[in-house]
This record gives sequence, structure tokens and C-alpha cells, in this order.
Amino acid sequence: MTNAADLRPDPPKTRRRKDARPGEILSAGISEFEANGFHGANLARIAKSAGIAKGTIYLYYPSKEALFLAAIEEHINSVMGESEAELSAVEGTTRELLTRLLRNMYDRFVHGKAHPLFRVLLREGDRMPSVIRDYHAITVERGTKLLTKILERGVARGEVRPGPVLDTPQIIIAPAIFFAVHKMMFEDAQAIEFERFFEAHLDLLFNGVLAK
Amino acid sequence: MTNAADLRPDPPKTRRRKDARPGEILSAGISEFEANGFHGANLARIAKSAGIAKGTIYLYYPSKEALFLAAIEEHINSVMGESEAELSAVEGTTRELLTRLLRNMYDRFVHGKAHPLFRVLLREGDRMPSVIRDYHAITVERGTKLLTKILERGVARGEVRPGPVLDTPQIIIAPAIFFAVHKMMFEDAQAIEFERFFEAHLDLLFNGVLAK
DNA sequence: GACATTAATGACTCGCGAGTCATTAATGCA
DNA sequence: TGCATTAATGACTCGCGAGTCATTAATGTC
Repeated sequence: MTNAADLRPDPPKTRRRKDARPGEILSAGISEFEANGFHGANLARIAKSAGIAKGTIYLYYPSKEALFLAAIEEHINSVMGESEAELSAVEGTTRELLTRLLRNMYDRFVHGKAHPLFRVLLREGDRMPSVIRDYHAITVERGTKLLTKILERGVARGEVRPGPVLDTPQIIIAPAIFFAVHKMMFEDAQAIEFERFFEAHLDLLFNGVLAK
Repeated sequence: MTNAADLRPDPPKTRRRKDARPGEILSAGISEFEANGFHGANLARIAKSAGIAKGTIYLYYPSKEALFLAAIEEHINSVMGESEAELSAVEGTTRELLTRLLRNMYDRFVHGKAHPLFRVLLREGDRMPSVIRDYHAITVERGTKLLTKILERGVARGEVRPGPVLDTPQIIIAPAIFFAVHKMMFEDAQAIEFERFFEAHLDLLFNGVLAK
């Protein structure tokens, strides 16, 4: 029954992989933080899921908080960088542009990868104002600028009515954030049907509620 | 230097007040839970602020969770019961009705007592689905019914355009919730000026964004 | 006033999880 | 092949806060 395997030395029980570790820990961390938030996350669990011992984490990150910050930063960039190209093309009617922008918002913040990130920051972001500022700059500010561009272009083309909405363009995407929040809180109690809500959102935007 | 006070027996160091305690503990609890959420709340602090020892809390409430549930229930009722009367009067134009309803929403969920409650439930409500269901019934369902009533009356009066908004009337108050959430997350990073936002909200509702 | 009842106390236990560090062993180099 | 370096380990410490319980003392009753 002797075979080659018996002659091979045992594979080492631990591997020394100084350069692969940080990334592995980071991605295990992202999953754990997404699922349980900062407070609820457990370093022993992160270690286990990264296939290492708890102490090893501390060889690469000085504290739970530092790991969280690194994980969030990584996540923000990977999640928010996407659809940048898709949205930067500003052509077509204002109606088309806004429809596309909103569809994209819902895709990301309600159904997509941005949802868990939004959830964690909404719940525990007040612990770390610098993260919130980053997130604000990358999502809100950037989005607001894009909206403003679309609306001003719309005014120039005679498609958009000048008015107070131009001063606080966030109001245009507000229902999408509302939907994401509602889902977070009341998914179990009573979910809102997405397609209907989306239709209503567009209708409100383009027509208001009053009869002509 | 002898006077009456010297002769009076020392006042008792502890008072036995079986019936006053629960209420006092509850109100100390409400403050603590409002300020720190469920997890962040500290029973020793609640006891101190109620002027009793920690053990005394357990004479009246079997656990932190039970105290939280009692505090939330109490709070929900006291906070949500208000402005009921004010809103039930359905007369005037639809425009007037909606303006009044929205002003009321902002007053309560952004500036008023409902804000901290909303904040706590948004952050930690998933721990206790029954509380969320109560809250949903008292706020969302009731509000949605009122909105539906206003909108259907509006349609009957020819003031409101029938359309998808009637199916998901929540969309009308969505920007108010957005504003509350934005305030929670980004107050420090970049607050939105309230009056402008409110104007934009009404304008969006009554006019949409497109030029006529 | 003496005694029984029970409200109130707060020092204590206990579980949890972040962070430490003495020990082990993988790997590179002579 | 032996030695030095350092990645990796995991049992341990330590602080925190919920929940306990033996003890104290306020109050009602005879």
C-alpha cells in the first residue's frame, strides 16, 4: 500500500504569506462588517473565515477599528467606482437622463452592493465622522453635482422648469433613499412592491400630483 | 446652636415607593435609550438617573430587554398620539391638506420627539420585530391611510390627477423621511437647509420638474 | 416597642470579546 | 545542514456591563 503520498513530507501546518494576508483579512472583514456592523463583528470569526488565528490579524492591523476603516474604504471605492462611466454620458432628453439615473440609484442602493454599506454607515457611522465625510463626498456630493448638471442642462434646453428644486436637487433621489430605508426597517412588516414604487417616483417627478 | 433640625430623626436613607418606581425607571430608561440606543444603554446609568440602585430595576423589570420594550411602547404611544386630532380634520383644498400634513411630518420626525425614536428603531429595530410591527402600524399604516383619504378626495374633487402615485402614497412623504435620515447621517458633514428643502418638496409635489 | 414583611441596596459573579505575548515553526541564507 | 529571522499561533488577560443575592433597613401591625 506504500505510495508517493507517504513519502512526501507533511505539508506545513501554517503558511507564511506576508503579502497575501492583508487582502484576505480585509475581504473576510468586509463580509463580517457587512453582516454584523462594527460592534457586532467578531474578530475571532473574521480570523476563522480568513483561515488564520486571531493574533495574526494584529500583525497587519493594529485594532478592530483600523480594520474597519480599511474595510470600509476598500468597500466604498469598489462599490462606488462602478457605474461612473455609465452615468457620465449626458445625452438624450432630461426625462431619459433622470430615468436612467434613478434606475441606477435603485439598482445600487436597494438591490445592489451599496445597500449593506449604506446600512452599516447609517447605523453606526456616527462613531467615525471621517468615514462619513468620505462617504458623503463620494456618494452625495458627486451625485448632487451630476443631478445639478442634468437639471441645468434641462433648463437650458427648455425641458425643466426653473424653481426651488434646482437649489436642493437631492430631493429628486429622495424617494430612492426612502425606499432603501423602508426596506431596512419594514421589509418583514410590509414590503413595498418595487416596480410600482419606481413608476410612482417617475410619475411624481415628471407630472406632480395635481390635475392640469 | 441647638435647633429643631438636630432633634428631628435623620430622614430615611432609602424610600420605599413601590408604585412610583416603575414610572420613574421607565422615564429614566426612555432618556437613556433615546440617547444611546438599546446596546449602548447602561442599566447602572439608568438606575443612577432614577435615583436608585441597579438591583432595584430588577424588582420591577425582569431584564434590560423588558425595560426597553416597555420604554418604547410608552414612548410610541405618547409621541404618536399627538397631532392626531389636528390632522383628522379633512377640509380645504388638497394643496392645503398636503401642505399641512407635510409640515406636521417634518415637525415630528425631523425636529420633534419622534426623531430620536425613529433613530433608535432604524438602527436597532431588527432585534425586535414585534416592536417594529407596532411602530409600523401606528406610524406608516395610519399615515398611509390618511394620505390615501386625502388623495382620493382630491381625485373626486378634480384636484388630483389619478395615476400610480395613488397606489404608493408613501412616496409623497418620502422626502421628509429622506431629510430625517440625511440629518442623522450627514448633519456634521453637510446639513441641508430645512426651509429650502421644504419649499422644494412642495414644489415637486405640486408641479413636478418638467416645464409645461 | 417588638416583630414580620418586603423594598432597596451594591458587591459580586459570569460571559463576552478585544487585544497581548510567550511559544512554535516556516523559510531564507550561509 | 544548521542558524537566524520572523510569520503565525492560541491560551491568556482585562475591562465591561447584565444580572444575582445575601444583607440592610423602612414600614405596617399587634
